[in-house]
Order: sequence, then C-alpha cells, then structure tokens
Amino acid sequence: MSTMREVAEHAEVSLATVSRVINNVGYVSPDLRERVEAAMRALSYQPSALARSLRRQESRAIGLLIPQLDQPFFAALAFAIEGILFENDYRMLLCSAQEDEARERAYAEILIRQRVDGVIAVPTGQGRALQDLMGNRKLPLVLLDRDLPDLYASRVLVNNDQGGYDGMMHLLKLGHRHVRVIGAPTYSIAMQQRIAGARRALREFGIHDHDPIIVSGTLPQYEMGMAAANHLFDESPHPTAIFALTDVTAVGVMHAAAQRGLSVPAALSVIGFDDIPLAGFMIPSLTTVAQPIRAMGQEAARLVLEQIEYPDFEPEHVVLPTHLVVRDSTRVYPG
Amino acid sequence: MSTMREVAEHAEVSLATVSRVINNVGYVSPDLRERVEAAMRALSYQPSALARSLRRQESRAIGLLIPQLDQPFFAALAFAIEGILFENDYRMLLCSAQEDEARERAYAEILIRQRVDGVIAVPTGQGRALQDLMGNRKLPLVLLDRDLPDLYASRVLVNNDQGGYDGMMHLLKLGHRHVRVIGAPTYSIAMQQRIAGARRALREFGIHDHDPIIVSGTLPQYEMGMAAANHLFDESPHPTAIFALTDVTAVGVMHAAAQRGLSVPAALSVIGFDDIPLAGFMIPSLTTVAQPIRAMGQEAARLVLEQIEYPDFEPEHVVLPTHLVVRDSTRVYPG
DNA sequence: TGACTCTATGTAAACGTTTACATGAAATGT
DNA sequence: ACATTTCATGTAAACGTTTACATAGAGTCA
Repeated sequence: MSTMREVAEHAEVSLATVSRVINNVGYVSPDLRERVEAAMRALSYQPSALARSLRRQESRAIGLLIPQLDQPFFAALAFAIEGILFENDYRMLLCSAQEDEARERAYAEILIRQRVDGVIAVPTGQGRALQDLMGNRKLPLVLLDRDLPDLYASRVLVNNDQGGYDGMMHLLKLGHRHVRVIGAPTYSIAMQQRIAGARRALREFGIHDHDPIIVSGTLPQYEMGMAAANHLFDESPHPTAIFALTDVTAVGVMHAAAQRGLSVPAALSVIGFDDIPLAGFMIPSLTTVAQPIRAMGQEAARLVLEQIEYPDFEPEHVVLPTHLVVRDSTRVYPG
Repeated sequence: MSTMREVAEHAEVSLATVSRVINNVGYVSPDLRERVEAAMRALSYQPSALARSLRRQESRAIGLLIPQLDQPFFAALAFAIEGILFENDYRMLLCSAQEDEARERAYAEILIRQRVDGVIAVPTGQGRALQDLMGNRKLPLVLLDRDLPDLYASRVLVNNDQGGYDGMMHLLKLGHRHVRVIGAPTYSIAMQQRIAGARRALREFGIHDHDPIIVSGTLPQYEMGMAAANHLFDESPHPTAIFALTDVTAVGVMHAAAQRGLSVPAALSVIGFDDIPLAGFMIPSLTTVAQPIRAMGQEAARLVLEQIEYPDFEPEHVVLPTHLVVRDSTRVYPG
C-alpha cells in the first residue's frame, strides 16, 4: 500500500502539500494540485485512516452495542443508525452481545481501545459493563430502547406505558372483556411499563382482577408465546383476546391458536407490540403497537453525533410515541 | 485517555516494559509486572488499537459489505460472521450498500482506507466497485452468496441449481403438474441457477412448456410475489402449486392467495427458498429450500481469516448444499 | 520605498504503539 | 576463571498522517 511520502516524491512536492490537497485546506497552486492528484491516481493511493485518526485524535467510528443482531427489532435499529452514520461519514462497529453481560463487557472494552468517538448502546441485562467502562470517561454515549439508571448519557426511549394503554384500549373498545397479557416483566423495564399501561386501561373499564401471564423469562419470545397461550386455552372459558408484549410472542400465540383450531381473529383477537416487518407479513396480518424503530435509530445517531460535535452538549432524554397499527388479527367481540 | 508513557512513568519503568506486560512477550520480572499492572489499573489504561494497528500494520478489523442489512437473510449472515470474528478477536465494520452500486463503491473505498485486514462481500449489482478497488490489491476477499467473475477471491456459494431441482421435485412428487415459478432471473446469477434446476426437474417429468413468471425485477420481493400470484390466479385453471424463488416472495404469494380466498395448502401449495426465520413463523409454516445461512457465514469468516493468516493461501471455492425443509404449506395434489 | 498582508511551499514535531538493538547482570558449562 | 547463554531492562526508530511554524516571493498601501 502506497503512502503519502511516496505520493510526495512522485509529484516532487513536500508531504505537507500532499496533505493539503487531500484535505483541501490551505493554499496550493493549481499546478501542484494537479501533479499531486496525478501521482495519487498513478499509485492508486488511499490515505490511511489509522494514521489520520491517531494524529487527529478522532476515529470517525462509533460503536453500536446491541443485545442480538438476529432479532429483527435490533437489526432494524442497526439499519436506521447505519444510514445516518454513513451520511455523516462515520463508520459503524457492530457489536452483538448475545444478551450476555460478559460479552457486552468485552465489547465495551474493545470499543474503548478502538477509540470510537461515541457509543450507541441497547444495554444487556443490568448493563454493569457500561457503568464500569463508560462511567468516568467522557465518551459520548446514547442509551437506546432500554434505560439504565445513574449513567451520564443521552437516552432514546419509547412511551411504553402509553403503548400498553393504547393496545389494551383497542381490545376493550372492540368489546373484549376477557383479555390476558403475555410477556415477561423481568425482561426489561420496558415490559413493566407496557404492563402498567395495560393495567391502567383495564382499570378504566372497571376490570381489576387481571394479572399478566408470566412464563419463565428465560424462554425465548416465540416459545413463551406458545407456552403461555396453550396454558390460557386450557382455561374455560378462554380469553377472547390476547395482548402479547412483543410481536414475536404474538406470533407464538397465533401458532398455538392455529394448532388448537382457534381461528384468528374470528375466535381470538391477538395484538402485538413492536411492529417488526414480520407483523405485516403474518396471515392474518398482526395488529400491533408500533415502535417508531426508524425514528429511534435516527434520533440516537443524531444525538451521538451532536455530543461529538459539541463536547459540552447536555445529555438529552427523548421519549418517542408509539402508535397503534390496526391490521387483521383483531376484531370486534362477537359475543 | 491515558497513554503507555503515563503508565510507564507511574510504574517507573520504560515504555518497552509496559508493552511487554501488555502483550505478554519477552522477559519481565514479577516485581515490575506487578507495578505495571497496578499502574494500568490506577490510570484505568486501555491501549490504543489505532496506534497498535499503525505500528503493526494490521488492524484486526474486517469489512462486511452486504446489500441490505434490513433483509433477514443478510442480517442472519452478518450475525453468523460476527460470531466467528468475535471469537477470533477481530472487529467487524458493517457496511450496507442498499443495493446501490455507488454506495458499495464508497464503502469499498472506506474499507481500504480503514486498512481492514480482509473483506467479506455480498456484491451488489455487477460489483464493479469490488473489481476496481480490490482488483490489484492483495487484500483477502471472500465473495459470499453472489458470485462475480474475474476476481481473485475465495467464494462461498450455495448449490442453487440443486436447490431449484429439489424444490420443484418436491412439488412434482406430490402430484402437482400445473406448477409455476415466480422470481426475477435478472436479480442475480443465483436466481438463474434456481430456475435452471427447476426446469431440469420439470423435464424429467416430461413437462416442457413452463416458463418462470417474471415480474419486473425492480419490484421488491414481497410485492413481486403478490403481483405475480395475482396474475396467475386470473388464469383458469390456475396452477395448483407455486415455487417462489425466495421466502419473502412466497409470503407475497400467500397473501395474494389469502385475499382470493384460496386456502394454502388445501387449494394451493407454496414453496419458498432461503429458510429465513419468517418461514417457520408463517401460518401455515412455509415449506422451503433452506440455505445453510449459518454455515455460509461461518465458512466465509473462516476463509477470510485463513487468507489473512497464510498470505499465500490459494482462494478456495466452497459450494454448500441446500436442503428441503418440508413444512405445512405444501400438500399432495388432491385432484 | 518600507511595512504589511497574501499566497505558496516546506520542515519537523507530534499522535501512541511495537520492536530491533544495545546493555548488563546472573546463571551455566567447561 | 572465563566464555557462553539466559534473563531483564532500556533506548530509539519506525508506522503514516496532520499541523504549527518557518520562509519567501508577490501584491497592496501609505
């Protein structure tokens, strides 16, 4: 790989002149500029980002730390973020922690060594790794989707409580009264907020005796939906509507229903949460409380870039609204 | 951020000694080692990967260049690759070209400037960018999923021809004779190979007059499935089975069928290709020709690492087998 | 004309590591 | 007792950029 020095020699100018041409800064006569550009072409020279980063003390890279790349929700977030970063000439180091705190810690350390200019993180578990490693450093950090207490960082969250309320309200307004919620509240604070919102809606309709169905939080979402739904279907009468706290869980519910010959939405209404692409693909297509995934990613990227550009930018908390997307998996209660 | 020099001063040793304990190389007495480690803790020092990479002339980063992060198939590939890279202490620079050749070119240039040690690429379009930029450099390169002629690189492909044959054979053996194929052969060589395989199966059953239904290749996969299926359903009699060349296309077909009140698989058998997670989630679950996504990613990662470690490693071509996954969307022809 | 300001280029010192080489002290072999 | 080898540490030169500073010719202004 050719270097700036070789380009300089080839063009018979100094190192500084080559640098000026590359960065388009300072004065350089048309004559020399042309010679330098010719030399770069001749040697198919590409400057080393490593050397530049070292000297400039900025890497133009940001770390994206997510729990699971293979979950469509996080993949969609990553996608939105990548777009903004590319536009702003930043690279993205993608780190998938596999919902494993040790791995998250390992990645956090890597990002620091890599001297990324900022980090966007969807923390895994208690996020101790982030606390420890980012704690005292003044590295721009944005927490996305999952909150973490006691961390000096911007946050991009979603109004989960309102979403839970809206989802439940939708079912209640359709006339359903025997409604159950499926989801693991231990999974993250977000789930607890969704449950709280759903409860609030139930209370408004004078329904008090409903607890969410909690199936061991260690089950993956799809399996949890299957198991919990099967459990509910054994009750008699079984619920006429189910609010699953994630779309993937809702799909598990729909499969369980199909196995029992329960037709959705004729015999059972199902509503999910997230609005991943899968939701629109299901048959019947899934009614869901949509998270503004694209906006979340973009906002997070915007915030991290802002913090990089203005070092004394005060961390910002943004809470984005969810919105109900009514599709074909919910229907007015026929009873 | 503290530097090695500060650690050295704090521990009252030379730079070289600090470097030796960090890299665990050469001789260093227990006494000094302890002092250095204490100093590193005290300053919460993390070595700069930038400086190290510059000096060592290796970045321990590899670039992953894919057409679209938001397509589950590519997300799954990225996921598999990330796993292997992490295990081997390599970082991953994720580049999503959005199926846009200009953007692919921009990213290829970035990767070179970033001095990645290797590249895994699922080329977009004609892949001219890869030709131009990687062409003469001796940068380890692995082509994944989509082939590209005239490039000195390893390849990880899938036996698309055999997959097309197997998928079609499955339908034929179920007794279907009026079968149509949906997919855009212009999309990539892979599609043409799948079509060729399917034709081969048809010929073995003495069926010659079937051409694949080609709907404008610029339509996204889902929309293409919908449009093509609707077109087919207007024929009478309409086909009793449809082979969609990707899973997402198959889902479009299933939606079109649902809208017409055609029940799958009772009135129409549908088979897809890829076996993305969505396939198992559909109701009915989708029979499909599975690509070994995980194995493809792992193999690609393995190859690129091998080429990095052994610079005169000869590029390898590996062709992985597809296999038929029979689920609920296909059924024996009732006629 | 002398004092400035532009314009244009070059020199050399960083940035934070790794590592070849140098230097000694201690252990080992004869 | 002396020549080797092994152990332990340090010095300084890279790696490929950017950039502060120096230099100097050419305009501009009084």
